Amino acid sequence: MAVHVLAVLAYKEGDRVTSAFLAGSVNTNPVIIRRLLLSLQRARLVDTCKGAGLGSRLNRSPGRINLAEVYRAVEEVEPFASPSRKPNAACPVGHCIREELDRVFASAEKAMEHDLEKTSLADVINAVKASGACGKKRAV
Amino acid sequence: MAVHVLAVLAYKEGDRVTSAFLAGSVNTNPVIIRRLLLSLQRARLVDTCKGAGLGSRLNRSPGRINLAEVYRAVEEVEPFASPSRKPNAACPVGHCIREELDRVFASAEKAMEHDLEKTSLADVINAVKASGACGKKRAV
DNA sequence: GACAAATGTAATCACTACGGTTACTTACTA
DNA sequence: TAGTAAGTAACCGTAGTGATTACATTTGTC
Repeated sequence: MAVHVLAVLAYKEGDRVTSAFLAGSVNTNPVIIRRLLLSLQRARLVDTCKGAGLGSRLNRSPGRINLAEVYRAVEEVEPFASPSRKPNAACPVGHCIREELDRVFASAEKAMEHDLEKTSLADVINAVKASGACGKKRAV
Repeated sequence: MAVHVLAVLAYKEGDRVTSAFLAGSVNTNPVIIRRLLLSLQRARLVDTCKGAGLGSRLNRSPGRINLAEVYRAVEEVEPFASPSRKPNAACPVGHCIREELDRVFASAEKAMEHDLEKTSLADVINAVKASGACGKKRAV
């Protein structure tokens, strides 16, 4: 959803866009979009202003925003879930497996982010435009 | 949790272990373990038998089981969530961004799995044993 | 064959996360 | 000053998941 919002902002090339408009494209509620924009603001990816005729726009060119940044801006929970209860400390395996798995999972997440870094917002926009142009579905 | 269970089985080196014992190490309920074991059975990672004195054991040596296999055996939902509602098809961005993101996310997940492949269950066991031996906490 | 042990499985509950919705406040432009 | 748009709080519904209980089923041992 975050990528979708940023893609629309990129598509509008610097024009300010309201949360209501973005909500229309994502097909959700403006409040959802505003909550999402707060995270993107914290990451300095977008610039948002209150007031009549205003709204949000990208803070950088789409070519200088990659999807790993978007992921880090939005995703605050770890992709690998650990059980809520602590393992049995009396078990030789249980009492120290957590820290080892944390290491392995951090590495895996980093590998994933490194792959996401290869794709910029501009790449996404280009793919979208190409897909629209090659006639899979005729854009309005 | 799946890795924890498999690590205990590896630690027991071929002996059959009951779901009750595994639940004790993970600090959860035997039923949770049994449901997890069903997934691991489907992936041919463990071999489980009903009956007095039986239980589960690894189907392969720990060195021949990597964490990517465990991940695929257990995780059936995509790590990247897509919004429940379809995007607005009338929007030039919305009507085709999904398929492009599916491509990017599939690549990122693959990169993550590729990193997980580098770690085997034997690696986890060795780290656990080393951590226990170096005296951070004295095992029982 | 009877009994005990262990898994398979269904039903239910609680907790959490997240999107959705409404309503109200705050800030900015015209 | 009026209108527009974001900020934000409160609440609801849904989905996922671990936890728990209960029961059927299978298997090994005496």
